[in-house]
Amino acid sequence: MASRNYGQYCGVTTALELVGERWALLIVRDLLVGPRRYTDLKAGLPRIPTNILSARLKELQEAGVIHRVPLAHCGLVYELTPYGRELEDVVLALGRWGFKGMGAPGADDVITSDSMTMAFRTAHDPDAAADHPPTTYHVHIGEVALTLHTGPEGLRIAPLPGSTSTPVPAAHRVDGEADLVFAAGPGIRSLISSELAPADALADGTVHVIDGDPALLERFAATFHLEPGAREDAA
Amino acid sequence: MASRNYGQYCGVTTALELVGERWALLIVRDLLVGPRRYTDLKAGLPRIPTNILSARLKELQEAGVIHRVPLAHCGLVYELTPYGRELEDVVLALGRWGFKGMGAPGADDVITSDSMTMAFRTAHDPDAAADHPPTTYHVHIGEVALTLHTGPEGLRIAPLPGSTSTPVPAAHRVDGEADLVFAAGPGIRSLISSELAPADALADGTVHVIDGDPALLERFAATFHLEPGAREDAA
DNA sequence: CCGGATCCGAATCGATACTG
DNA sequence: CAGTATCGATTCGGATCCGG
Repeated sequence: MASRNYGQYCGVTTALELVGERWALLIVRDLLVGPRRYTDLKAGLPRIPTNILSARLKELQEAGVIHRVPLAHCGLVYELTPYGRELEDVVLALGRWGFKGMGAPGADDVITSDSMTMAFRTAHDPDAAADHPPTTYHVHIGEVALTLHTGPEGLRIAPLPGSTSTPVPAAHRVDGEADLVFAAGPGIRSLISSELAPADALADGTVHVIDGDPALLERFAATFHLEPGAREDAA
Repeated sequence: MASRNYGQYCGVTTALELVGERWALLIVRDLLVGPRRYTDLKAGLPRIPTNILSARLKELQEAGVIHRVPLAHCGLVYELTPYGRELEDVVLALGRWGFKGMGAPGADDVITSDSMTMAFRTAHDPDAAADHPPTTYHVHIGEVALTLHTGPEGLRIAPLPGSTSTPVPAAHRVDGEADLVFAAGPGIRSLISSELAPADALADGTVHVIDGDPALLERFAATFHLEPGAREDAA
Protein backbone atom coordinates (compact mmCIF):
# COMPACT_ATOMS: atom_id res chain seq x y z
CA MET A 1 0.00 0.00 0.00
CA ALA A 2 0.98 3.60 0.59
CA SER A 3 1.19 3.77 -3.15
CA ARG A 4 -1.16 6.66 -3.93
CA ASN A 5 0.53 9.07 -1.58
CA TYR A 6 3.20 11.54 -2.48
CA GLY A 7 5.89 10.30 -0.12
CA GLN A 8 6.67 13.68 1.36
CA TYR A 9 6.18 15.11 4.81
CA CYS A 10 4.60 18.38 3.77
CA GLY A 11 1.35 20.22 4.30
CA VAL A 12 0.60 20.59 0.61
CA THR A 13 1.00 16.90 -0.12
CA THR A 14 -1.05 16.00 2.94
CA ALA A 15 -3.84 18.28 1.75
CA LEU A 16 -3.72 16.89 -1.77
CA GLU A 17 -3.85 13.34 -0.48
CA LEU A 18 -7.05 14.18 1.38
CA VAL A 19 -8.89 16.41 -1.09
CA GLY A 20 -6.75 16.37 -4.23
CA GLU A 21 -8.64 13.77 -6.15
CA ARG A 22 -10.95 14.55 -8.94
CA TRP A 23 -14.31 16.04 -7.85
CA ALA A 24 -13.40 16.14 -4.15
CA LEU A 25 -13.00 19.91 -3.88
CA LEU A 26 -16.13 20.49 -5.94
CA ILE A 27 -18.11 18.48 -3.43
CA VAL A 28 -16.55 20.61 -0.73
CA ARG A 29 -17.41 23.75 -2.70
CA ASP A 30 -21.08 22.84 -2.75
CA LEU A 31 -21.08 21.81 0.90
CA LEU A 32 -19.57 25.17 1.83
CA VAL A 33 -22.89 26.67 0.77
CA GLY A 34 -24.80 24.39 3.12
CA PRO A 35 -25.60 20.78 3.93
CA ARG A 36 -26.71 18.80 0.91
CA ARG A 37 -28.25 15.45 0.28
CA TYR A 38 -26.77 12.92 -2.10
CA THR A 39 -29.23 13.91 -4.78
CA ASP A 40 -28.52 17.61 -4.39
CA LEU A 41 -24.83 16.97 -4.88
CA LYS A 42 -25.50 14.87 -7.93
CA ALA A 43 -27.64 17.66 -9.35
CA GLY A 44 -25.04 20.31 -8.59
CA LEU A 45 -22.29 18.25 -10.23
CA PRO A 46 -24.15 17.09 -13.31
CA ARG A 47 -21.26 15.15 -14.83
CA ILE A 48 -20.11 13.24 -11.79
CA PRO A 49 -20.57 9.47 -12.06
CA THR A 50 -22.54 8.18 -9.12
CA ASN A 51 -19.90 5.68 -8.12
CA ILE A 52 -17.34 8.47 -7.91
CA LEU A 53 -19.68 10.58 -5.82
CA SER A 54 -20.13 7.62 -3.48
CA ALA A 55 -16.43 6.97 -3.29
CA ARG A 56 -15.56 10.60 -2.59
CA LEU A 57 -18.19 10.96 0.09
CA LYS A 58 -16.78 7.89 1.79
CA GLU A 59 -13.20 9.15 1.55
CA LEU A 60 -14.10 12.61 2.76
CA GLN A 61 -15.79 11.08 5.77
CA GLU A 62 -12.76 8.97 6.59
CA ALA A 63 -10.64 12.07 6.28
CA GLY A 64 -12.89 13.85 8.78
CA VAL A 65 -13.86 16.51 6.24
CA ILE A 66 -17.58 15.74 6.11
CA HIS A 67 -20.07 13.70 8.06
CA ARG A 68 -23.55 12.31 7.49
CA VAL A 69 -26.43 13.81 9.38
CA PRO A 70 -29.70 11.87 9.41
CA LEU A 71 -32.65 14.15 8.75
CA ALA A 72 -35.54 14.30 11.17
CA HIS A 73 -38.23 13.35 8.69
CA CYS A 74 -36.43 11.23 6.19
CA GLY A 75 -33.23 10.90 4.30
CA LEU A 76 -29.92 12.39 5.32
CA VAL A 77 -27.57 15.18 4.42
CA TYR A 78 -23.83 15.52 4.13
CA GLU A 79 -22.30 18.38 6.03
CA LEU A 80 -18.80 19.73 6.45
CA THR A 81 -17.14 19.19 9.80
CA PRO A 82 -15.41 22.20 11.37
CA TYR A 83 -12.22 20.78 9.90
CA GLY A 84 -13.79 20.64 6.47
CA ARG A 85 -15.14 24.14 6.77
CA GLU A 86 -11.57 25.35 7.06
CA LEU A 87 -11.15 24.42 3.42
CA GLU A 88 -13.02 27.60 2.56
CA ASP A 89 -9.76 29.49 2.10
CA VAL A 90 -8.55 26.85 -0.33
CA VAL A 91 -11.73 26.88 -2.37
CA LEU A 92 -11.90 30.67 -2.43
CA ALA A 93 -8.26 30.94 -3.49
CA LEU A 94 -8.85 28.41 -6.27
CA GLY A 95 -11.97 30.23 -7.36
CA ARG A 96 -10.23 33.56 -7.39
CA TRP A 97 -7.37 32.22 -9.47
CA GLY A 98 -9.59 30.24 -11.79
CA PHE A 99 -11.76 33.27 -12.43
CA LYS A 100 -8.84 34.95 -14.15
CA GLY A 101 -8.45 32.05 -16.54
CA MET A 102 -12.07 31.71 -17.51
CA GLY A 103 -12.83 32.34 -21.13
CA ALA A 104 -16.21 32.08 -22.77
CA PRO A 105 -18.44 29.35 -21.39
CA GLY A 106 -18.19 26.03 -23.18
CA ALA A 107 -21.17 25.06 -25.29
CA ASP A 108 -22.61 22.69 -22.71
CA ASP A 109 -21.27 24.36 -19.58
CA VAL A 110 -23.76 24.63 -16.79
CA ILE A 111 -24.15 27.28 -14.13
CA THR A 112 -25.29 25.98 -10.77
CA SER A 113 -26.70 27.77 -7.80
CA ASP A 114 -23.95 26.60 -5.47
CA SER A 115 -21.11 27.50 -7.79
CA MET A 116 -22.54 30.98 -8.31
CA THR A 117 -22.99 31.41 -4.59
CA MET A 118 -19.34 30.60 -3.99
CA ALA A 119 -18.34 32.82 -6.89
CA PHE A 120 -20.12 35.78 -5.33
CA ARG A 121 -18.45 34.99 -2.03
CA THR A 122 -15.02 35.11 -3.62
CA ALA A 123 -15.82 38.33 -5.46
CA HIS A 124 -17.35 40.10 -2.49
CA ASP A 125 -15.32 43.01 -1.19
CA PRO A 126 -16.47 43.87 2.36
CA ASP A 127 -14.58 47.16 2.36
CA ALA A 128 -16.31 48.32 -0.79
CA ALA A 129 -19.64 47.18 0.57
CA ALA A 130 -19.07 49.20 3.73
CA ASP A 131 -18.98 52.36 1.63
CA HIS A 132 -22.66 51.94 0.82
CA PRO A 133 -25.85 51.33 2.74
CA PRO A 134 -27.02 47.73 3.03
CA THR A 135 -28.29 46.58 -0.33
CA THR A 136 -30.29 43.65 -1.62
CA TYR A 137 -29.89 42.37 -5.16
CA HIS A 138 -31.90 39.76 -6.97
CA VAL A 139 -29.69 38.27 -9.63
CA HIS A 140 -30.89 35.96 -12.38
CA ILE A 141 -28.23 34.10 -14.31
CA GLY A 142 -29.45 31.43 -16.62
CA GLU A 143 -31.63 29.12 -14.57
CA VAL A 144 -30.15 30.36 -11.32
CA ALA A 145 -31.71 33.09 -9.24
CA LEU A 146 -30.04 34.36 -6.10
CA THR A 147 -30.65 37.02 -3.52
CA LEU A 148 -27.52 38.82 -2.41
CA HIS A 149 -27.69 41.00 0.63
CA THR A 150 -24.74 43.09 1.70
CA GLY A 151 -24.92 44.61 5.12
CA PRO A 152 -22.94 45.30 8.27
CA GLU A 153 -22.82 41.59 9.09
CA GLY A 154 -21.29 40.79 5.74
CA LEU A 155 -22.74 39.02 2.74
CA ARG A 156 -25.79 36.79 2.81
CA ILE A 157 -26.74 34.74 -0.21
CA ALA A 158 -29.86 32.66 -0.66
CA PRO A 159 -31.42 31.00 -3.66
CA LEU A 160 -34.64 32.57 -4.86
CA PRO A 161 -37.65 30.38 -5.41
CA GLY A 162 -37.94 29.68 -9.09
CA SER A 163 -34.30 28.83 -9.18
CA THR A 164 -33.89 25.24 -10.32
CA SER A 165 -31.90 23.99 -7.38
CA THR A 166 -31.57 23.52 -3.67
CA PRO A 167 -35.02 23.71 -2.14
CA VAL A 168 -36.04 25.96 0.71
CA PRO A 169 -33.48 27.30 3.15
CA ALA A 170 -36.58 27.84 5.24
CA ALA A 171 -35.37 29.72 8.28
CA HIS A 172 -33.10 32.37 6.85
CA ARG A 173 -35.04 33.34 3.79
CA VAL A 174 -34.23 36.81 2.56
CA ASP A 175 -37.60 38.39 2.23
CA GLY A 176 -38.57 41.91 1.44
CA GLU A 177 -38.02 43.81 -1.72
CA ALA A 178 -34.72 43.98 -3.53
CA ASP A 179 -33.09 47.30 -4.31
CA LEU A 180 -32.07 46.02 -7.70
CA VAL A 181 -33.35 43.11 -9.72
CA PHE A 182 -31.45 42.17 -12.83
CA ALA A 183 -30.78 39.36 -15.23
CA ALA A 184 -27.56 38.52 -16.99
CA GLY A 185 -25.80 35.68 -18.73
CA PRO A 186 -22.27 34.47 -18.29
CA GLY A 187 -21.24 37.92 -19.49
CA ILE A 188 -21.62 39.06 -15.91
CA ARG A 189 -18.07 37.80 -15.57
CA SER A 190 -16.77 40.78 -17.54
CA LEU A 191 -18.65 43.11 -15.22
CA ILE A 192 -17.04 41.56 -12.15
CA SER A 193 -13.61 41.63 -13.75
CA SER A 194 -14.04 45.30 -14.73
CA GLU A 195 -13.50 44.47 -18.35
CA LEU A 196 -16.94 45.97 -18.92
CA ALA A 197 -18.18 49.11 -17.20
CA PRO A 198 -21.65 48.96 -15.64
CA ALA A 199 -22.96 51.58 -18.05
CA ASP A 200 -21.71 49.58 -21.02
CA ALA A 201 -23.15 46.37 -19.64
CA LEU A 202 -26.53 48.06 -19.51
CA ALA A 203 -26.13 49.59 -22.95
CA ASP A 204 -25.15 46.44 -24.78
CA GLY A 205 -27.66 44.23 -23.03
CA THR A 206 -25.16 42.13 -21.08
CA VAL A 207 -27.18 43.07 -18.04
CA HIS A 208 -30.91 43.64 -18.15
CA VAL A 209 -32.40 45.54 -15.24
CA ILE A 210 -35.85 44.26 -14.33
CA ASP A 211 -36.58 46.44 -11.36
CA GLY A 212 -34.93 49.12 -9.29
CA ASP A 213 -32.58 51.94 -10.09
CA PRO A 214 -30.15 50.90 -12.85
CA ALA A 215 -27.56 53.20 -11.29
CA LEU A 216 -27.25 50.66 -8.49
CA LEU A 217 -25.39 48.41 -10.90
CA GLU A 218 -22.40 50.66 -10.20
CA ARG A 219 -22.64 49.74 -6.56
CA PHE A 220 -22.96 46.09 -7.46
CA ALA A 221 -19.82 46.22 -9.59
CA ALA A 222 -17.92 48.01 -6.85
CA THR A 223 -18.97 45.43 -4.28
CA PHE A 224 -18.40 42.31 -6.37
CA HIS A 225 -15.09 42.58 -8.01
CA LEU A 226 -12.14 40.40 -9.00
CA GLU A 227 -9.05 41.76 -10.67
CA PRO A 228 -8.36 40.14 -14.02
CA GLY A 229 -4.71 39.59 -13.11
CA ALA A 230 -1.78 38.65 -15.31
CA ARG A 231 -3.12 36.34 -17.95
CA GLU A 232 -0.98 35.85 -21.01
CA ASP A 233 -2.50 33.28 -23.24
CA ALA A 234 0.07 31.21 -25.04
CA ALA A 235 -2.13 28.48 -26.49
CA MET B 1 -13.26 15.60 -26.55
CA ALA B 2 -14.29 17.94 -23.77
CA SER B 3 -14.48 14.81 -21.69
CA ARG B 4 -12.02 15.57 -18.96
CA ASN B 5 -13.59 18.86 -17.97
CA TYR B 6 -16.18 19.44 -15.32
CA GLY B 7 -18.85 20.99 -17.50
CA GLN B 8 -19.44 24.00 -15.33
CA TYR B 9 -18.82 27.69 -15.85
CA CYS B 10 -17.13 28.36 -12.54
CA GLY B 11 -13.79 29.61 -11.29
CA VAL B 12 -13.10 26.60 -9.14
CA THR B 13 -13.68 24.12 -11.96
CA THR B 14 -11.59 26.22 -14.32
CA ALA B 15 -8.75 26.22 -11.83
CA LEU B 16 -9.01 22.49 -11.23
CA GLU B 17 -9.01 21.81 -14.95
CA LEU B 18 -5.74 23.70 -15.24
CA VAL B 19 -3.86 22.61 -12.13
CA GLY B 20 -6.05 19.98 -10.53
CA GLU B 21 -4.32 16.94 -11.86
CA ARG B 22 -2.07 14.79 -9.80
CA TRP B 23 1.38 16.33 -9.16
CA ALA B 24 0.57 19.62 -10.91
CA LEU B 25 0.34 21.79 -7.80
CA LEU B 26 3.44 20.16 -6.33
CA ILE B 27 5.40 21.23 -9.38
CA VAL B 28 3.99 24.71 -8.87
CA ARG B 29 4.93 24.54 -5.19
CA ASP B 30 8.57 23.89 -6.04
CA LEU B 31 8.61 26.52 -8.77
CA LEU B 32 7.27 29.09 -6.30
CA VAL B 33 10.62 28.79 -4.56
CA GLY B 34 12.49 29.58 -7.76
CA PRO B 35 13.16 28.43 -11.32
CA ARG B 36 14.11 24.78 -11.50
CA ARG B 37 15.48 22.46 -14.11
CA TYR B 38 13.86 19.20 -15.04
CA THR B 39 16.29 17.29 -12.88
CA ASP B 40 15.75 19.53 -9.87
CA LEU B 41 12.02 18.94 -10.09
CA LYS B 42 12.54 15.22 -10.36
CA ALA B 43 14.75 15.32 -7.29
CA GLY B 44 12.26 17.42 -5.34
CA LEU B 45 9.40 15.07 -6.25
CA PRO B 46 11.11 11.74 -5.72
CA ARG B 47 8.11 9.58 -6.54
CA ILE B 48 6.96 11.29 -9.71
CA PRO B 49 7.25 9.14 -12.82
CA THR B 50 9.27 10.93 -15.45
CA ASN B 51 6.58 10.63 -18.07
CA ILE B 52 4.12 12.34 -15.75
CA LEU B 53 6.59 15.10 -15.02
CA SER B 54 6.98 15.62 -18.76
CA ALA B 55 3.26 15.61 -19.31
CA ARG B 56 2.55 18.08 -16.51
CA LEU B 57 5.26 20.46 -17.64
CA LYS B 58 3.76 20.43 -21.10
CA GLU B 59 0.23 21.01 -19.83
CA LEU B 60 1.29 23.77 -17.47
CA GLN B 61 2.99 25.50 -20.35
CA GLU B 62 -0.09 25.28 -22.50
CA ALA B 63 -2.11 26.68 -19.62
CA GLY B 64 0.28 29.64 -19.42
CA VAL B 65 1.29 28.77 -15.87
CA ILE B 66 4.98 28.09 -16.54
CA HIS B 67 7.44 28.65 -19.37
CA ARG B 68 10.82 27.30 -20.36
CA VAL B 69 13.81 29.58 -20.09
CA PRO B 70 16.99 28.50 -21.84
CA LEU B 71 20.02 28.95 -19.65
CA ALA B 72 22.99 30.99 -20.81
CA HIS B 73 25.56 28.25 -20.47
CA CYS B 74 23.60 25.09 -20.97
CA GLY B 75 20.36 23.44 -20.20
CA LEU B 76 17.14 25.20 -19.35
CA VAL B 77 14.89 25.94 -16.43
CA TYR B 78 11.16 26.02 -15.90
CA GLU B 79 9.80 29.17 -14.37
CA LEU B 80 6.39 30.37 -13.30
CA THR B 81 4.78 33.04 -15.44
CA PRO B 82 3.21 35.99 -13.60
CA TYR B 83 -0.08 34.15 -14.01
CA GLY B 84 1.42 31.05 -12.44
CA ARG B 85 2.91 33.01 -9.59
CA GLU B 86 -0.60 34.04 -8.62
CA LEU B 87 -1.13 30.43 -7.56
CA GLU B 88 0.85 31.23 -4.43
CA ASP B 89 -2.35 31.91 -2.49
CA VAL B 90 -3.72 28.55 -3.50
CA VAL B 91 -0.60 26.65 -2.52
CA LEU B 92 -0.26 28.49 0.77
CA ALA B 93 -3.91 27.88 1.62
CA LEU B 94 -3.50 24.20 0.84
CA GLY B 95 -0.32 24.01 2.87
CA ARG B 96 -1.93 25.76 5.80
CA TRP B 97 -4.91 23.41 5.78
CA GLY B 98 -2.85 20.31 5.18
CA PHE B 99 -0.55 21.19 8.05
CA LYS B 100 -3.43 20.68 10.45
CA GLY B 101 -4.01 17.17 9.16
CA MET B 102 -0.42 15.98 9.26
CA GLY B 103 0.25 13.15 11.62
CA ALA B 104 3.55 11.47 12.14
CA PRO B 105 5.72 11.20 9.04
CA GLY B 106 5.27 7.99 7.08
CA ALA B 107 8.13 5.55 7.27
CA ASP B 108 9.56 6.51 3.89
CA ASP B 109 8.37 10.11 3.77
CA VAL B 110 10.94 12.53 2.55
CA ILE B 111 11.52 16.16 3.47
CA THR B 112 12.68 18.35 0.64
CA SER B 113 14.25 21.75 0.62
CA ASP B 114 11.51 23.31 -1.49
CA SER B 115 8.67 21.88 0.52
CA MET B 116 10.23 23.10 3.75
CA THR B 117 10.78 26.51 2.23
CA MET B 118 7.13 26.79 1.32
CA ALA B 119 6.13 25.44 4.72
CA PHE B 120 8.09 28.20 6.44
CA ARG B 121 6.46 30.72 4.14
CA THR B 122 3.01 29.58 5.12
CA ALA B 123 3.88 29.55 8.80
CA HIS B 124 5.56 32.95 8.81
CA ASP B 125 3.70 35.63 10.71
CA PRO B 126 4.98 39.07 9.65
CA ASP B 127 3.24 40.81 12.54
CA ALA B 128 4.92 38.58 15.10
CA ALA B 129 8.24 39.05 13.33
CA ALA B 130 7.83 42.82 13.51
CA ASP B 131 7.83 42.58 17.31
CA HIS B 132 11.45 41.51 17.24
CA PRO B 133 14.66 42.75 15.69
CA PRO B 134 15.69 41.14 12.40
CA THR B 135 16.81 37.60 13.07
CA THR B 136 18.66 34.92 11.14
CA TYR B 137 18.11 31.25 11.83
CA HIS B 138 19.97 28.27 10.44
CA VAL B 139 17.65 25.32 10.54
CA HIS B 140 18.67 21.72 9.88
CA ILE B 141 15.88 19.25 9.32
CA GLY B 142 16.94 15.85 8.16
CA GLU B 143 19.06 16.36 5.07
CA VAL B 144 17.70 19.86 4.54
CA ALA B 145 19.43 22.97 5.82
CA LEU B 146 17.90 26.39 5.37
CA THR B 147 18.70 29.93 6.34
CA LEU B 148 15.67 31.92 7.42
CA HIS B 149 16.00 35.65 7.77
CA THR B 150 13.17 37.76 9.11
CA GLY B 151 13.51 41.47 8.69
CA PRO B 152 11.63 44.60 7.74
CA GLU B 153 11.41 43.45 4.14
CA GLY B 154 9.75 40.24 5.18
CA LEU B 155 11.03 36.70 5.12
CA ARG B 156 14.00 35.51 3.10
CA ILE B 157 14.79 31.82 2.82
CA ALA B 158 17.81 30.26 1.18
CA PRO B 159 19.21 26.75 1.21
CA LEU B 160 22.46 26.36 3.09
CA PRO B 161 25.36 24.66 1.41
CA GLY B 162 25.53 21.11 2.66
CA SER B 163 21.84 20.79 2.04
CA THR B 164 21.23 18.03 -0.48
CA SER B 165 19.29 20.00 -3.01
CA THR B 166 19.02 23.00 -5.25
CA PRO B 167 22.51 24.25 -5.96
CA VAL B 168 23.72 27.80 -5.44
CA PRO B 169 21.27 30.69 -5.45
CA ALA B 170 24.43 32.66 -6.13
CA ALA B 171 23.37 36.29 -5.99
CA HIS B 172 21.20 36.48 -2.90
CA ARG B 173 23.09 34.21 -0.58
CA VAL B 174 22.43 34.92 3.06
CA ASP B 175 25.86 35.27 4.51
CA GLY B 176 26.99 36.32 7.92
CA GLU B 177 26.38 34.57 11.16
CA ALA B 178 23.06 33.26 12.29
CA ASP B 179 21.56 34.31 15.59
CA LEU B 180 20.38 30.78 16.20
CA VAL B 181 21.50 27.50 14.68
CA PHE B 182 19.46 24.43 15.48
CA ALA B 183 18.63 20.97 14.27
CA ALA B 184 15.35 19.15 14.49
CA GLY B 185 13.41 16.31 12.98
CA PRO B 186 9.83 16.24 11.79
CA GLY B 187 8.93 16.99 15.39
CA ILE B 188 9.45 20.63 14.56
CA ARG B 189 5.85 20.45 13.41
CA SER B 190 4.62 20.31 16.98
CA LEU B 191 6.66 23.39 17.78
CA ILE B 192 5.07 25.34 14.96
CA SER B 193 1.59 24.15 15.90
CA SER B 194 2.17 25.12 19.55
CA GLU B 195 1.51 21.60 20.68
CA LEU B 196 4.99 21.71 22.15
CA ALA B 197 6.40 24.71 23.99
CA PRO B 198 9.90 25.83 22.99
CA ALA B 199 11.27 25.01 26.41
CA ASP B 200 9.87 21.49 26.22
CA ALA B 201 11.20 21.02 22.72
CA LEU B 202 14.65 21.83 24.04
CA ALA B 203 14.22 19.65 27.11
CA ASP B 204 13.06 16.52 25.32
CA GLY B 205 15.53 16.80 22.47
CA THR B 206 12.98 17.55 19.73
CA VAL B 207 15.11 20.57 18.96
CA HIS B 208 18.84 20.60 19.43
CA VAL B 209 20.50 24.00 19.55
CA ILE B 210 23.92 23.99 17.92
CA ASP B 211 24.83 27.62 18.29
CA GLY B 212 23.33 30.84 19.61
CA ASP B 213 21.06 31.65 22.50
CA PRO B 214 18.54 28.84 23.03
CA ALA B 215 16.09 31.45 24.32
CA LEU B 216 15.75 32.62 20.71
CA LEU B 217 13.74 29.49 20.02
CA GLU B 218 10.86 31.34 21.69
CA ARG B 219 11.16 34.03 19.06
CA PHE B 220 11.29 31.41 16.35
CA ALA B 221 8.11 29.77 17.62
CA ALA B 222 6.36 33.12 17.83
CA THR B 223 7.38 34.00 14.28
CA PHE B 224 6.62 30.66 12.63
CA HIS B 225 3.27 29.53 13.79
CA LEU B 226 0.22 27.71 12.49
CA GLU B 227 -2.85 27.08 14.58
CA PRO B 228 -3.70 23.41 14.86
CA GLY B 229 -7.35 24.12 14.00
CA ALA B 230 -10.36 21.91 14.40
CA ARG B 231 -9.24 18.40 13.73
CA GLU B 232 -11.51 15.64 14.93
CA ASP B 233 -10.22 12.32 13.79
CA ALA B 234 -13.00 9.91 13.00
CA ALA B 235 -11.01 7.15 11.35
C1' DC C 1 -37.81 9.57 -5.70
C1' DC C 2 -33.59 8.64 -2.40
C1' DG C 3 -29.12 6.58 -1.72
C1' DG C 4 -26.44 4.19 -3.35
C1' DA C 5 -23.88 -0.69 -5.52
C1' DT C 6 -22.15 -3.13 -9.65
C1' DC C 7 -20.14 -3.93 -14.05
C1' DC C 8 -17.22 -2.77 -17.86
C1' DG C 9 -14.60 -0.11 -21.46
C1' DA C 10 -11.67 4.09 -21.66
C1' DA C 11 -8.37 7.05 -19.95
C1' DT C 12 -4.73 7.97 -16.67
C1' DC C 13 -1.03 6.80 -13.67
C1' DG C 14 3.25 4.35 -12.05
C1' DA C 15 7.52 1.81 -12.85
C1' DT C 16 11.07 0.78 -15.57
C1' DA C 17 13.79 0.91 -19.67
C1' DC C 18 15.76 3.40 -23.15
C1' DT C 19 17.53 7.48 -26.20
C1' DG C 20 19.58 12.00 -28.35
C1' DC D 1 20.57 16.53 -18.83
C1' DA D 2 16.07 16.18 -20.62
C1' DG D 3 13.20 13.80 -21.79
C1' DT D 4 10.32 9.11 -24.89
C1' DA D 5 8.51 4.55 -25.04
C1' DT D 6 6.33 0.78 -23.25
C1' DC D 7 3.19 -1.78 -20.46
C1' DG D 8 0.69 -3.43 -16.41
C1' DA D 9 -2.00 -1.45 -12.48
C1' DT D 10 -5.46 1.99 -11.09
C1' DT D 11 -8.90 5.09 -11.54
C1' DC D 12 -12.56 7.30 -14.00
C1' DG D 13 -16.79 7.57 -16.73
C1' DG D 14 -21.24 5.82 -18.30
C1' DA D 15 -24.83 2.90 -17.77
C1' DT D 16 -27.56 -0.10 -15.41
C1' DC D 17 -29.57 -2.09 -11.45
C1' DC D 18 -31.31 -2.56 -6.60
C1' DG D 19 -33.38 -2.09 -1.87
C1' DG D 20 -36.07 1.17 0.78
